[in-house]
Amino acid sequence: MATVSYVLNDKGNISEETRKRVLDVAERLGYRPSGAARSLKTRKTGNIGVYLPGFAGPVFGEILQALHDAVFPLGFEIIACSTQQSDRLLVERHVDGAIILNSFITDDTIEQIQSADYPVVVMERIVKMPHVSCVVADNCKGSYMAVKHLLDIGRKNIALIVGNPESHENSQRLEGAKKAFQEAGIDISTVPIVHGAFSEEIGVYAMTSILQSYKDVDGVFCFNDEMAIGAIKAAMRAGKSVPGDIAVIGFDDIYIGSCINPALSTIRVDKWSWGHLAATTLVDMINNGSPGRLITLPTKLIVRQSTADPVFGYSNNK
Amino acid sequence: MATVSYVLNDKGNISEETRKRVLDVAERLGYRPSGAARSLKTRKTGNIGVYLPGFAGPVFGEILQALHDAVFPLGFEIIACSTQQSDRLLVERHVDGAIILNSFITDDTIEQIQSADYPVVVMERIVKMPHVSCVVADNCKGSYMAVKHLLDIGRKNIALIVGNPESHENSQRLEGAKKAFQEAGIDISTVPIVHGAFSEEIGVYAMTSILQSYKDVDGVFCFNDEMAIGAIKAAMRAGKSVPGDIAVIGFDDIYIGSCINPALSTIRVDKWSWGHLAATTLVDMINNGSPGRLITLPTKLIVRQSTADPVFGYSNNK
DNA sequence: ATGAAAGCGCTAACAT
DNA sequence: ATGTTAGCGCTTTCAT
Repeated sequence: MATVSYVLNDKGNISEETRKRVLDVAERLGYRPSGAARSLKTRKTGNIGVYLPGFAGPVFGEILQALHDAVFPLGFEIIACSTQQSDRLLVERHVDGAIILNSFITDDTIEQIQSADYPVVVMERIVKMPHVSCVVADNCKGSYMAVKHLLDIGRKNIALIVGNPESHENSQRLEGAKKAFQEAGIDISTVPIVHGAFSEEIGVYAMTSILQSYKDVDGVFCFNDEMAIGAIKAAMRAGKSVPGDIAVIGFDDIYIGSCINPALSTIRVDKWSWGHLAATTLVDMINNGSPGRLITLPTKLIVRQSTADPVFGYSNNK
Repeated sequence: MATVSYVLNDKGNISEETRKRVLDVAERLGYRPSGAARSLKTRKTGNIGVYLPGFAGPVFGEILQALHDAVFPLGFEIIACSTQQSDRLLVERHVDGAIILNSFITDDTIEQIQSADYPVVVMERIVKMPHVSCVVADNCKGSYMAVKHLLDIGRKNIALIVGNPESHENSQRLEGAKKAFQEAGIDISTVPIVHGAFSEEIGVYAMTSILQSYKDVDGVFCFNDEMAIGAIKAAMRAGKSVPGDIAVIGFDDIYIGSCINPALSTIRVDKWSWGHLAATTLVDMINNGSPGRLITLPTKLIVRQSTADPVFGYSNNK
């Protein structure tokens, strides 16, 4: 028994002869070690769980890939789970640590599960608990830059299309936008704010309603790229030129935004860095018992055609 | 001990009083059941593993979502893993069954692991083993339709940009294309075939080389959409109009293909159906011990602007 | 260099 | 209705 275990794990002193014999028999019997039994005994799995609200969408794949690439050389594997209607997987702890990117998981649940040997990294909000680290984009600053950019290119009547109100990202982005308006001496109560949700469809609806209710709007900041893409489609269908009549800027920098026409200006959150930071932070907590900390990821303004200054920059082929 | 187990699993006869007491104490102690111990004992996990070559890319997210949605109402959860450099997760069997969408996993490995209580569904090739089902798109027929479509709109000099040669999908698509040329009385040896790999970048290179070496090519069939998008970009950068000078068609029907300009014609593989078929097949094997079977998923021609007949259809805004 | 034995946290058959 | 117990497949300490 023990000998077999040693052989299979390259441990202890085993004569070459028995080594061979064990390996042979294992092969012949088609032996496969049981992960469950091993991790029950060792209290380690070598796995890191990532808990998402779903798998679809333009962002998660990229982040998962970044997490995987960061974690694999460190001896861990990524296990991705969709956790909306059940958090069984998160609670049952088939992994050594958790990465959460999912507003469906409550602060309460996180508080319950986080512990010295089940450290957690949260990527989409800020929670303060001893064994939880937060690795979040600087949504406030990013949002500030987006509004400032619209003002800089001379837009006077800017509208906001905001996302799901209960999300932390949304409120941070709102705060940043407000700050930019304030600094420019614009009364926030005069800014049209259309409440939406983070999807392309909603972007279409929101822009349509803006075109109807606020005829003089010449710039729109959408709180994510998917809404922005919907907004551009709606504007063009309504016969407006982008950015000629209306400049549009998004947030996140999803790949598809660079492919559409006009290409979408946006606030970039670098998914590679985001994933790497989250991953290395978690592995550090797992391996060294490091306490939770807060890390903010910088954002960057990416100017493309959808906000190109009509005088100096590209113009839309309307 | 047993009583606690009964309470937590809603089993056996437990007095309301002890039920409460147990739940209370569990709460107070922050008790979380160990998935490892439970599945070691029950030999069930309630989880299904999906093994991908990576998380990035426009296709996997959609398929994972379809798998999840199909499987969740049946009492299972999806666990997604990237399995290129290690198949530890697949072998250690933290799940009740496996879904494989990954050419990095060899037939040998599949043969080793598949068994009555570790059934497998393969989605990207065909293997014949007792406990393995295959749910594959009809790549051959789809490919046939793509070439036939280019011929139908009057293209005389068609080139092929093919993908990774070792993949089963690629060889099936090649076969279908050859059949279409044959039927049209075109000698296959006269058809330019550019060998590539399934990525946008490669599509750019491949189209560039076609434009240099085969000046009279007026139609290109790319073996997936990502290459097709790259090909369109390359053609337009070279001053060609699509579809005016060169019609381009892809394969898979990824979302972004419908957003670009010109919108990409393609062969649709419905990810929802694909995922649902794979998922329900696997659950049937898990629950009922059903033997492996072969299921083929139909494909469908989607005509958009990139192959629109210049006479009757849309024309590109060149 | 190898074998014996305990125990990880749970479930389920059995006894009470 | 509740408690006792064996054992799932492994690792690791200890004895040989």
